Amino acid sequence: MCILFTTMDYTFNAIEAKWRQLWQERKTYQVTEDSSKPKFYVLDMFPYPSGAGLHVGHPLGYIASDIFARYKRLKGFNVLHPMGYDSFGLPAEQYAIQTGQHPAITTKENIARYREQLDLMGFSFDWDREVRTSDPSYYKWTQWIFKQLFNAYYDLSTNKAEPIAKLIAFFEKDGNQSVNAVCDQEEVFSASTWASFSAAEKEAVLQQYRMAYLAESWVNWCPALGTVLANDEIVNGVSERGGHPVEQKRMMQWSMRIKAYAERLLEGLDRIDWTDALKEQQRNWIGKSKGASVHFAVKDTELQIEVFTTRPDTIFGVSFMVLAPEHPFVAQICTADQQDEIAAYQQQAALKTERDRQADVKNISGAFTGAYALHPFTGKEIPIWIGDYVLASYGTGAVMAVPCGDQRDYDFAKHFGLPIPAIFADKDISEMAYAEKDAFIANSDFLNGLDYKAAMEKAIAAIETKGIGKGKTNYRLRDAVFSRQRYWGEPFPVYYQDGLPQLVDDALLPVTLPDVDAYLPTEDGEPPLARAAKEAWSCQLGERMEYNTMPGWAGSSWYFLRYMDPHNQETFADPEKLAYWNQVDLYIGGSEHATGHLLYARFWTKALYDLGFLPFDEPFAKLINQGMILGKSAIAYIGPDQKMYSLDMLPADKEGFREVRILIDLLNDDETIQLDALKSWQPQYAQQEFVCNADGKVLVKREVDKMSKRWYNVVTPDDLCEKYGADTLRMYEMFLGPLEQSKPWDTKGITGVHGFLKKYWRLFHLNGQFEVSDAAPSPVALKTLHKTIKKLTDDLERFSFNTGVSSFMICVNELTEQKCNNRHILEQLTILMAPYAPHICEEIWSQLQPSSSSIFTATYPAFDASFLTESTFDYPVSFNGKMRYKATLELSLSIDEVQAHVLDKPETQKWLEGKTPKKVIVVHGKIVNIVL
RNA sequence: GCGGAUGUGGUGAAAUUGGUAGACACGCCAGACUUAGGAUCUGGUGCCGAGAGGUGUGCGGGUUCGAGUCCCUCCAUCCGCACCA
Repeated sequence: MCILFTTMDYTFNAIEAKWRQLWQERKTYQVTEDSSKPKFYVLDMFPYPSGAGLHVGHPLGYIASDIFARYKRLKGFNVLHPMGYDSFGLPAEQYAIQTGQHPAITTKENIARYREQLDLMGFSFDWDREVRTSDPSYYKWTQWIFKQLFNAYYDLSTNKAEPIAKLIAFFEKDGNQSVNAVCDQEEVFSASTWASFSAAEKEAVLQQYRMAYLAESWVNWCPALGTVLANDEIVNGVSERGGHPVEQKRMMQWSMRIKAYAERLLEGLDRIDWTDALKEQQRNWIGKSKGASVHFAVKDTELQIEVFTTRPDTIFGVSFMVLAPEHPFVAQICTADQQDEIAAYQQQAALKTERDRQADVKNISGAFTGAYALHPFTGKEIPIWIGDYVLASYGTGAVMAVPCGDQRDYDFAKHFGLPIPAIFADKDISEMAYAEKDAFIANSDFLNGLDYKAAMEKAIAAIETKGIGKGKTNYRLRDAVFSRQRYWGEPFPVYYQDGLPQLVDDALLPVTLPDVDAYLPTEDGEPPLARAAKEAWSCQLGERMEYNTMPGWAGSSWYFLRYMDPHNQETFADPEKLAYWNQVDLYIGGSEHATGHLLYARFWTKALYDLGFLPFDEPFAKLINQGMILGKSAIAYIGPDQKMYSLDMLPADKEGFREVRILIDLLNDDETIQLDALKSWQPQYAQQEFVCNADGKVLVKREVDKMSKRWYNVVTPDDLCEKYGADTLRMYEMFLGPLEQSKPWDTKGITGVHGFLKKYWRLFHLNGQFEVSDAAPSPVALKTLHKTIKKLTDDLERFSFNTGVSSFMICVNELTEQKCNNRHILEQLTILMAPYAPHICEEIWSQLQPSSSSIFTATYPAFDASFLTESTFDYPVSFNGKMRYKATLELSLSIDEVQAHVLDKPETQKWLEGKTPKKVIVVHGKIVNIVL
């Protein structure tokens, strides 16, 4: 067969390959600082290069940001639009554990695959600025930032991070009495005491102040992975990766004092353009609550139990106390006869993860310590219990229980038969607690008759006067544990001398990741790096190097800064370049990072700002969350007889049937299974028997899931680029719906967008070859063009990419109808469309303007409203709000004239049915409504 | 339980400040050109109804000349957090 190519054909494969190469050769997207242009920084959340490659969901945000970056470039901005890889992480390490292959090799291969796929899509990244978090030239500066944080403390009088040297100077002069800083403990010492401290004692004190510090903390320890997991890495009580059990363990860990920034992280949200939903998520995560800390004396001891309460106004309603099972006082206060019960309960609680403990609301459990606290105002004895609904890591790990005002306390009291004193006037607490704040206080001595606000104030004042506590603001946010017992992460720039942590000198950075013989922890539970031979380290100082590595979020907390100056050997980024590129103007990425990456990056930015390394304290001025693209899984049914049933052959009672997911590539267009393909897909189906429907087919059910290899519902961009071209795929992904919305992927509709591009192509090839007219454009074509310019620009400015695509379709439909091949019109349209479909537009442009090197050097079309002016308007005429007919009237008519004309129309007479209108509403240029 | 989001044709969706509901596509139906093309073009397509017309944006109320849009109650789905004191 002979295939004839003419210039008529839209040969997208050839066109796209050609321009990919030319862009690369010409470095079309390379960008440098240029003070003559306004800058614009468009950032994507860089991907973790997993072995599975990209599916169609991944590029969604990248396409949107690429369109916006190209648009801004055409608008005359100097646009920074970089890409890189978040290349440290557990999957590569898990793979290494299984296969022995070095994670660096796996990572390199995965990156190559990602790059291939990204290149296919025609993104305008400046690849000369690529960063990889696992590259020593990058993590050198991650280590350097860690050093700055280690050498900093948070000063509450200046309300910022300050060099630790300043703190030491204070200590040497006055001790810590006049220091107002965020710290763990408040042991007061004088200058002379400080001077008398040993090096170890001094360091122990400083650790309580450092922004990056070493401290014992409760962690989720996963024995199988040999590592500590963050709360959000645990799902249903087992590790997210691997599904291993997790237990609570106290360990020496590096932490980041993010709590010091709680207030500023809240305040900063008011200055950035993020969605309210996302800001709300961060606010909830930070969890600011005002209340009081109160000390309860333990009877017959010197001990004072400190609690934090948001409801000091309910202090007379306290009828018992609950400590976390891990609370340090438990062992001391527990009476002899309760010891066995308490010990048993503690053991039981230790097996549960924090999440388990919080998730299980139904089962109320606890144990009595046998000890009593004394009520600070009434002196009454209050039994002290332990219960796993109280968490050691939140607040003080102890609560004063007010069962009448808190449902959890109420349930606990009911379950164990503890008293429930009523302290709210006229509120029924026989069935449940009364947690509203609109009741008047009763049975509460000096608080009687007061409302919530007055009682709060008076209670706090009384607590402070009595010296048993003070008003306090508490945050749910916890300091972030910063070490991992893993191999594939940044080594710390830390060694130990006399058991004390010391920083590695800048000249020796980076401390590179040493090779090890295996990627598992050592037999005695040391992290994998403990396996490294001394010579394997790039430097070897003190008694030993730090064996922990940094968590995944270390590298991603500052990568947007490195893009500004990725090759700098002297500093993490040149101050002038930081000042030029400044904040990220537009950041697009998934909302799953709301309380992780996006919070940590803000934290590091603020710390670096405080220490004078950055000219801004919020990294991302505007942020958009793209929705997730979901997959449509194919579900088949296996009966008790082990046969696979067609969906329409299932009995009403599906007893004994099980669902299996089938690779969606094995489906025909009519949602039936290609039976032979299924048999050769997986061995368990090789002999599969079927119960077919009347057409002899096996129909499947489609269900929407997350797009993932494990559901066999992945669609990759590669095949679609091959079949329809990248421009089609880019436009189709945008056409799918609003960027922020989650939506299921359905490849079927892609032909509509592909057909549109062909139709656009035909505008230039009406007579079998490229041909445009240089005549003056017609008014009707100008109207179509300027309508499109207006709509497109408005749509882009509000990130409505889907309606943008349909505007192009409308425009091309109209121009086709007008048989328009006017050069001016088509040139302007091509520039408009170039951000969405860069390859085809670049190709057309090269024919329109052969001397131009790229369409992206062109100027964005200017909108001229004069082409859209109309002299008449089709007024929709409504009766009682129902549109009945349209009246074409001159726009020059006044409201009264419009009313007169409309009332005069025979259609109006028909709908009036002889009645007189009660009222006529005329909105000029909009609508006429006649009220009967 | 708390917080957030969403609910519009067979499907994805549009309607930016309260002003013609369903743009633009997919799919489907008819037809043209043709006779193997998964091509292109034309027309139709919310639902009920022969039609006139009625009806219609999760349910039920309300405000308004006018409500997908604003307010209240409820329902459903999804996401996040989760005994946060």
